[in-house]
Amino acid sequence: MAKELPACPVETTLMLISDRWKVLILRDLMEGTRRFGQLKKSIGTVSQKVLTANLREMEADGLLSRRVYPEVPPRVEYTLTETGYSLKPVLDAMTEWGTGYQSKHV
Amino acid sequence: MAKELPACPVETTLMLISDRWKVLILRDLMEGTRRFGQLKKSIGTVSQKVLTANLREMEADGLLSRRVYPEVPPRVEYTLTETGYSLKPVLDAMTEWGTGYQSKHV
DNA sequence: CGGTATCCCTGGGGATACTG
DNA sequence: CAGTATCCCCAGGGATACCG
Repeated sequence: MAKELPACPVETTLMLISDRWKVLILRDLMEGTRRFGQLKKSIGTVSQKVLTANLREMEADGLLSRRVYPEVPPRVEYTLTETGYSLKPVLDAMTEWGTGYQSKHV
Repeated sequence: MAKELPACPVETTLMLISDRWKVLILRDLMEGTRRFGQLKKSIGTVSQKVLTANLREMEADGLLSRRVYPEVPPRVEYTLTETGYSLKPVLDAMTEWGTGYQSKHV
């Protein structure tokens, strides 16, 4: 890691996944390996530049791995590392809470 | 709610707690009622304006309640609603994951 | 003490064009 | 297809001053 980790674990988690698209990337990759184009399409409104930037940071933080296939046209796949996948409880909790909130706020 | 909720529950949760300081506000209020000044001090670097803005949004979203005591000097206390407190599993998951990540990244 | 009211500024993010 | 490379923008956030 480049930056110092905060003492508070919540802040640590926050600093690693609080960028605009990271949680949605995690949501998608929890399902399994995805190609760049798949992620871009699934996330919706993100630009290529920013999606790439977020992915690179997550790779640097050890949350996912990037695999380039030497083909033409190129194929790049992203897969969660164990560390990344271990965020599943966080995502699950968000899913459950979000579902409940939706049901109360038609 | 003013805005439309996204179909994806994760996005719903995200849109409600992804502002810069909201998760830290939740972290503090999980411990119990807090005064404005206590929150400001505990969170650290946030400015008054932004802290107020975040708190007002969370109030509008039904995550916390604001109680003003008609005293001089004024006292304002913030308390989680049931809905807000029901985010505890999310915070707990973040705490646990952050702790683990810290231990691996000295 | 817990706010508004202003002004200012940064950088995360978007749009477009180009490339291996 | 999956990127860089540029340029641009604005909204979230900071600093300061003042108020009830």
